[in-house]
Amino acid sequence: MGRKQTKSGKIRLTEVAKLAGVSPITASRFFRNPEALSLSKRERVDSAVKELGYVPNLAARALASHRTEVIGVVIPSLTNNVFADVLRGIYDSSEGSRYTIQLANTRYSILQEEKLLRLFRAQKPAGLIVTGINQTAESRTILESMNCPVTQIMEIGDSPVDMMVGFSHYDAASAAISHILEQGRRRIGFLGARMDPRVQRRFEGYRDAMKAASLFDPNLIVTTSVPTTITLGGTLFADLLAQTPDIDAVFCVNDDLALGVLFECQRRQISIPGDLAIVGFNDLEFTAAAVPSITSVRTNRYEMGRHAITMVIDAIEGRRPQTPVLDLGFQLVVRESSMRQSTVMAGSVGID
Amino acid sequence: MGRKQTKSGKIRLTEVAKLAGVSPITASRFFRNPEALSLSKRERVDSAVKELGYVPNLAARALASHRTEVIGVVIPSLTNNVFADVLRGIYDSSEGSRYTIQLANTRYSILQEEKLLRLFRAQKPAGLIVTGINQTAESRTILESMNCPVTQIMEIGDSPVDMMVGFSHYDAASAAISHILEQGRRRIGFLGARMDPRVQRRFEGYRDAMKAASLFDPNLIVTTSVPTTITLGGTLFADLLAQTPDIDAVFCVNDDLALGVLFECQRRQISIPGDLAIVGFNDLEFTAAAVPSITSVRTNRYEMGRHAITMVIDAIEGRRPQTPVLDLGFQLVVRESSMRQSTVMAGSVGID
DNA sequence: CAATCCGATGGTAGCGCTGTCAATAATTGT
DNA sequence: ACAATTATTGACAGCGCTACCATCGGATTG
Repeated sequence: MGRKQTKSGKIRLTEVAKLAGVSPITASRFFRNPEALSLSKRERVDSAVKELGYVPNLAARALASHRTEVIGVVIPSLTNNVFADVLRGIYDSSEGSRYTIQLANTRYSILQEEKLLRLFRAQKPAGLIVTGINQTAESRTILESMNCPVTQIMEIGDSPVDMMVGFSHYDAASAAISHILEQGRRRIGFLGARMDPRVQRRFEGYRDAMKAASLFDPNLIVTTSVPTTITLGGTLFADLLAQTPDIDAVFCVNDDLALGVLFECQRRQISIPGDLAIVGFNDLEFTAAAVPSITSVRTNRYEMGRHAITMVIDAIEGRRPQTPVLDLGFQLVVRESSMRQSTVMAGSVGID
Repeated sequence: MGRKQTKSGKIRLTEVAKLAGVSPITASRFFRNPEALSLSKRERVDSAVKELGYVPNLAARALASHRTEVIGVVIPSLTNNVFADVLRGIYDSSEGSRYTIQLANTRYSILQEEKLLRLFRAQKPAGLIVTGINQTAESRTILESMNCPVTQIMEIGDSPVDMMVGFSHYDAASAAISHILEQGRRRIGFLGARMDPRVQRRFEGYRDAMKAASLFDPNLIVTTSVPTTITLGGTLFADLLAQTPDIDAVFCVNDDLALGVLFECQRRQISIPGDLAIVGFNDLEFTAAAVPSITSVRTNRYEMGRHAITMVIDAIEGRRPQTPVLDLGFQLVVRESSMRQSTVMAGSVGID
């Protein structure tokens, strides 16, 4: 296969058709709609393609057909592990399909997002995956006018542009807080960084859960718009401790912050969970490995990517999902860092 | 800008040319080679483009010109932080250029890589970035026949396909071992997972450094082909400890393993660096935040991405680099986890 | 001042494929 | 058995752009 290609480098559909003894258009149909061909022609074209090592010219195809086989994916970050997992799901499930993923990074800027969507519109993608539900009005207009399937990922909400796959950050945070409250903690701090829309909603979940328990106190909250790092977790925790020394738990909007808090506690000889419960968010790998292991909220990121791309491809090909909004939920994974004080055996915490 | 576009959606170069009062080909030149136009025409076309909100049809351009503005990037993993950083560099530096990044994931399989390169060849990319120097013979042939700039990243070696940006994993590992030896350690274990070619070269650096010191001992080595996780670091370390209880240091081929070792030591009450020195690789963020902080080898991943894409774009546009191989080096970042026993003040290690 | 050159511009002819619709062959119903 | 229908197939035109070469002033030269 592919032998003759290197020889001349000029295998067009016409050549394939000639070898197969059919018209070019029939050969073309072999790729786009093979069922429309009779079995004999299909086989003839198939072997001609293989024999010549024919590779379609995508540019010509796009020009003639007025569509591309590109699916755009707009995410806010390339380095955030959360999106890496989603992307892996997207790429894994797009392989084997005819579609190509075109990645674009907004760096958490909705203006940048708008710009990228404008670029995508120019390319007439076959489908689009965008992160979140907080687009600018203009972005939304672009998305709606794009005339291709669009899936919003990472969260769910009313009024999807088209389809959605995600979960409720609000509920997830609420669940985490409920759990902490159940463990008998009362002064639950909130640590937040890079307060993007999804983190905002986690905050709201925290806030309402605390208010419902009549335990809300602004002094329990420390946030920053700075991007998350592990080190920052330690810093923010130090601030929180200075501001409100009597905290007995911390809810971190992500696991990196939580790990930073854990390390800071080790430095300060604060026993976890004896003195303080820690709960993170996302359930990254290290939460299970840490000593003590860290309670976190598992979000189904890989599956989110898989579903998102599958929904888009299905929609492109006319198979629209029954329900446009898919809630993948979350799971609270309870680990040592948030166990009830009495539950923890002496010796299971810290280096001890 | 872009007003009329939404109205009819049919702004072609011809329309722009008409409005500007020039021929279509002149308008075309405005994009590809603006210097060739007289100032007056250039301005006329420019304002016509803006007025009409003209957006070039990339498919038509590619079909007519026999080239694309796609730069392919082939990496082995999407979730590995190392590549996330490289990618960020690539994307950051490609923005603002006319080129589009096309990402492909080999999942550490050189056969998959070969397949992907074949796909890329069909697309006639403007340039290509591939990971490492261990391509199959067929892949190499494809790369060489591709007739576009190619940059190999992550490591350097003799006989680049075209250009290279990276560093010597062998030297980096050697430097790490030298450092550990200088700290007075003698029984230095080696922990390796996902033994990809670059990890292999780190192993060789370790092996030769140990042999040079007459300290090489196969019992010091534990490796697996399983992908790296933090948890795995703990497991491998447990194996190593069972196999060779008298180790006084561990060199881990990456930081995740190192963190896993650290956690495992916390569990087993092994004091770091008192009982054991730990050295990781890559200098991920958590190495500095951990307690104790973990010595690691910093690799300039973001810069690698930036340089790689810049070199490719420059080469596409005829500005070939003076030297095709760029060594970005590495820096050993010494932290608490590998300090000489006597150097460490009591109390600076572990939770204590 | 003719011969030459050069920079700026335009005309022509596709790039390789597919949409549309017509034409033909195979199948069915009554 | 013959019209009506349905599966297959093909002819034609053109998607929007650029490569290639021709053209045409005007500047340069001897």
